[in-house]
Amino acid sequence: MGVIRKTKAVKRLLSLFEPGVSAISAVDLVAQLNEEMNKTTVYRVLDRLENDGIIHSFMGKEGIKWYAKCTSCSSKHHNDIHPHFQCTDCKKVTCLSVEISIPNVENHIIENATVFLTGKCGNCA
Amino acid sequence: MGVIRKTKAVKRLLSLFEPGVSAISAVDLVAQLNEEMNKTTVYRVLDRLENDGIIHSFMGKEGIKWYAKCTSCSSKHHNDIHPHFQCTDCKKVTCLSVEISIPNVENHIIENATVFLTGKCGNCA
DNA sequence: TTTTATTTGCAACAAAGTTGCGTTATTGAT
DNA sequence: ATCAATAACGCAACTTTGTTGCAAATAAAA
Repeated sequence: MGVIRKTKAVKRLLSLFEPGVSAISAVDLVAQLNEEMNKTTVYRVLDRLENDGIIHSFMGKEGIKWYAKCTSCSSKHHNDIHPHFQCTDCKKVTCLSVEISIPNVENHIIENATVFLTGKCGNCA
Repeated sequence: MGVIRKTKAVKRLLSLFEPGVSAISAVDLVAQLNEEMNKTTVYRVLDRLENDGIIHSFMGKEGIKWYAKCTSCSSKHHNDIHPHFQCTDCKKVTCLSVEISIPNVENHIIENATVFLTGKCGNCA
């Protein structure tokens, strides 16, 4: 952790995660940075940032990958088990800072949980 | 609901969901039925079965679609909000018959929840 | 049986993401 | 500061998952 090189591409990518709490899809990032860098670079930088615990990823409903900034993850542990929410109107995706209780299931060792919620956000409701 | 035509393809697809409680990925189904029917047909039959509430689908970690048999869904309502579980060893995916409590989030109307758990199943633990 | 509506196969396409490889930066040791 | 070693980047080609258009085959309705 902390071993990642802060290249121009890395800084640029990180700058896009600053303004809000919204998650951004990989597709979106590639499109947004289309004129600045190659899509391969975008995907590789995202990989590195995730491995280093700076951002985390999850799958959206339509099978595309979303990224958001981590609040308390290291390269060893992504302990950011919070739900993600997508508004069915404006399509915006956010991390919810809510505790979720992982059920105890007999005969299973649960190591990770992904919770994806959909509905209407404050703006669209 | 119940308006679906039980064609040969439909019957064949459904037969694959019979034996157990496991979910099957679309990719798997296409591969398994490769010699019997076209992949387009597989995808279209799955769509119809899902619209008719006979099976339900969800996205796996790697962005591929999984299907499983519904227990109590109609074409109007997929009220099968149960978690899905994937074993990180044997890769098998199952529906868990466990109630999950969807958290109440301020300023959000939550309409749907997808919970995907990973870990070790009974056989692999 | 004839007509009409659905389903299927095929080929081509599309979107998301990955890989190989040669080139360009960066780092770190001298 | 220089130079070798390492890591990052760009490009093109590829892979995987899934979709679309259209003509042929099936099944249902009249």
